[in-house]
Amino acid sequence: MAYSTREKLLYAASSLFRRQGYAATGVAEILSVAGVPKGSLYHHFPGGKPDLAEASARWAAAYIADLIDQGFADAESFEAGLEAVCEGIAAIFEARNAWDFCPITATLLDGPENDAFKIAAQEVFADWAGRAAGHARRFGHTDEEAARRARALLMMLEGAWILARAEGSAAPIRAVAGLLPREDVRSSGH
Amino acid sequence: MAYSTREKLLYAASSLFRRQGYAATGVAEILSVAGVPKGSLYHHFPGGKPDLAEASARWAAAYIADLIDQGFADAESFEAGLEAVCEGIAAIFEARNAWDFCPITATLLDGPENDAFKIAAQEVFADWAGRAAGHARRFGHTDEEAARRARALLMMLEGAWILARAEGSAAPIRAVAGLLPREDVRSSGH
Amino acid sequence: MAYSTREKLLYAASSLFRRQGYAATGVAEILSVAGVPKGSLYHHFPGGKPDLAEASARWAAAYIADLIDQGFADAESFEAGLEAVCEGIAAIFEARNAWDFCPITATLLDGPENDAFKIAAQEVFADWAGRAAGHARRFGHTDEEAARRARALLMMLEGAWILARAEGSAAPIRAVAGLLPREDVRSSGH
Amino acid sequence: MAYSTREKLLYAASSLFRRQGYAATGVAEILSVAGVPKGSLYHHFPGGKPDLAEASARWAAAYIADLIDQGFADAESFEAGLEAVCEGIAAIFEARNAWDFCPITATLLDGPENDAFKIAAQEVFADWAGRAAGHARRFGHTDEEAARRARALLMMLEGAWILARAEGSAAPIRAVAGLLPREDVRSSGH
DNA sequence: AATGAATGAGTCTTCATTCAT
DNA sequence: CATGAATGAAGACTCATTCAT
Repeated sequence: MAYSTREKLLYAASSLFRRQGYAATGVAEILSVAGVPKGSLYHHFPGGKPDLAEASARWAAAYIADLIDQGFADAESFEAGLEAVCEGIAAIFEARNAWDFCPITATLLDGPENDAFKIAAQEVFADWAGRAAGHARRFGHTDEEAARRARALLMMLEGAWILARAEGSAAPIRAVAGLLPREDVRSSGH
Repeated sequence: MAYSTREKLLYAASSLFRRQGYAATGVAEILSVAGVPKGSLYHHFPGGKPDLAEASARWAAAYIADLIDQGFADAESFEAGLEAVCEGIAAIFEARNAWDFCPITATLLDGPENDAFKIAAQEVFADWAGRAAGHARRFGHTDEEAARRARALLMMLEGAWILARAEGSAAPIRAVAGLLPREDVRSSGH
Repeated sequence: MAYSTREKLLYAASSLFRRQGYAATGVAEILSVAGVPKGSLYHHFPGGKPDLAEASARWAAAYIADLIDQGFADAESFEAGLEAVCEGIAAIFEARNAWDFCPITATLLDGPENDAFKIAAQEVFADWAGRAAGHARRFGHTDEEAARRARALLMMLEGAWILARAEGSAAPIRAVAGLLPREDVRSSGH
Repeated sequence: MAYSTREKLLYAASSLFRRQGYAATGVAEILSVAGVPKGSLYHHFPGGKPDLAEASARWAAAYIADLIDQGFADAESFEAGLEAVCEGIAAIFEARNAWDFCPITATLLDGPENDAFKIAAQEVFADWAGRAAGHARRFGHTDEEAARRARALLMMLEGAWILARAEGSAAPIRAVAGLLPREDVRSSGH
């Protein structure tokens, strides 16, 4: 299976940034892991390292977004969806032997104080929360409740990602669903 | 008021690391902010940058620990303590014009994959959670409940810190108490 | 005549190391003598100073090897060859105004206690001795005698190089042939 | 047994210089091996590193001088003395697990191009050769022969020291006596 | 579209020495 | 006599990027 130069770059950057953060990851290291020659980077990403970083973060973010949708898709309740999503993230966390940061934290927040990065980070977080809220509404929550639950999920998930890195274990991520407040859907009236 | 060379270094490092992360912060920058000549760093912190970083992280962590204790000290309930602690962290977050990381995230988790760093991070998180759990027990929670609530607080707080940085606002931190599950203390005996 | 960047580096390094030794010679000094910008060194010699040092030592060693072969090539006896070789080394010693070390001593033995350096030094010394022994056999010496005379030459030559540096004169090198034991070739058959 | 600060410094410097050379050995390293505080060095050796280096080289040179005298003292012939001296040097070479340079080569010749160093090196070499020549005369050699044999010994010994370091073995030093020319004392007439 | 040589400001750290105590 | 804090120039090396091919 042949990956394009662009994809090899994206994949290498994404995994390296997640593990070491933006600042600690050198362009040379990315190139070497990707097996791509020096000059190619600036052909595919004219903006250089920040350009590649933003692209790789959005690329990884889309992966998480799918994971959220799939987790809730087959769930019988919002709570069950929550557990499925956490399990999915815990699984990818464990798949690599490195205790990674969330790709947004590692790339966009760790990088230079850059408007493009800040905007991208906000867009991704809003996208994730928006999807979760959509699923909450689907399970009968009001708009307000849905937004609130999505916000709590995002917040606790990000915190769990930090603790998971600190503890070298996916356990904090698996614990997220159980630590979130349980708010029953008002069965009546809607 | 005369600060010692060591204190000047600790203060400058702590604030720079929190703002930019470990890797993006150069030793030269720390020295320049601290107003301390190059060679002095290695006199006081023979281990160099990592040595200074760990010391500065523990120094900042002790500050947060005090903040936790003080927040709960005057509170009339665990929930009220929760709010006070979040308000305290939100306030220091806003005091500077920079949207900082949690000092542990920025310094110990962003730094080199180092055993000393990993251990220090775990110790600090355990210390914070231990204090919160102690206060929860004081308000009548069982050991198990206390540990659970402390864990939820730590996790949500760390996530809020990430979101606060992303959004450039302390609002996520202030929202923590409200997003945490409310577990009433079982009135004595059963 | 245009020298390549790599050749300029090799030449400058070789002459500086010989004069000052490995440790006392800074990379910046080599760069400045070579007239080459800082980053180029690491492009051509990814291993940095040790990499350049080994290459420059082998480069200088090849020069000496030629000198040995040429000295013996036109000689009418092993003794005459000996004198020619010493004269050749004395001449290059005098050509520069600096009292140089043998390039192997200055670079490989003075450098960090490194396996690669140790191996390179042994290889070069073995190569030199091997050539001298080859010429000795050509002049009728048995294998054993040839090896012995080559060994004595190498040893005395290295010692002379040390004394020449100490005394600031090529005289010790010129004296080598005369101080070596004279072993006549047994006229054929016995 | 309590060594004075000065002796501790001399001993540590001597052994470190011999192993690593003058330039590669830092003052801090010497201080740490000697177990002596920072400022003490400049009390005992006001000239700093070069001052200490020269003193340590002369100190080590005196040790070798004794070794030469003792080697020849009990010998029954000049050749036997030669062997004893080489054996003595080979033994101290092997006593440490490091393949050392001759102290003069390592300290005085490897150091900065300094008049004091150059003079000291010449004095030490002259002293060693003078002692060997004295013993040669004692065994019946003429002044000229004695000087010549002493010179050959010094030269080959220095060369052997280089080869011993390169090969990581004292064998070259032990081989010296056997590789030197044998010149019989004219029994008749003088 | 792809390449690798070139660049010099930047990285962290060590250097030998001085000085006030 | 002894000490350890202070100093800034210098150490080797990496950085992200440009450019000619």
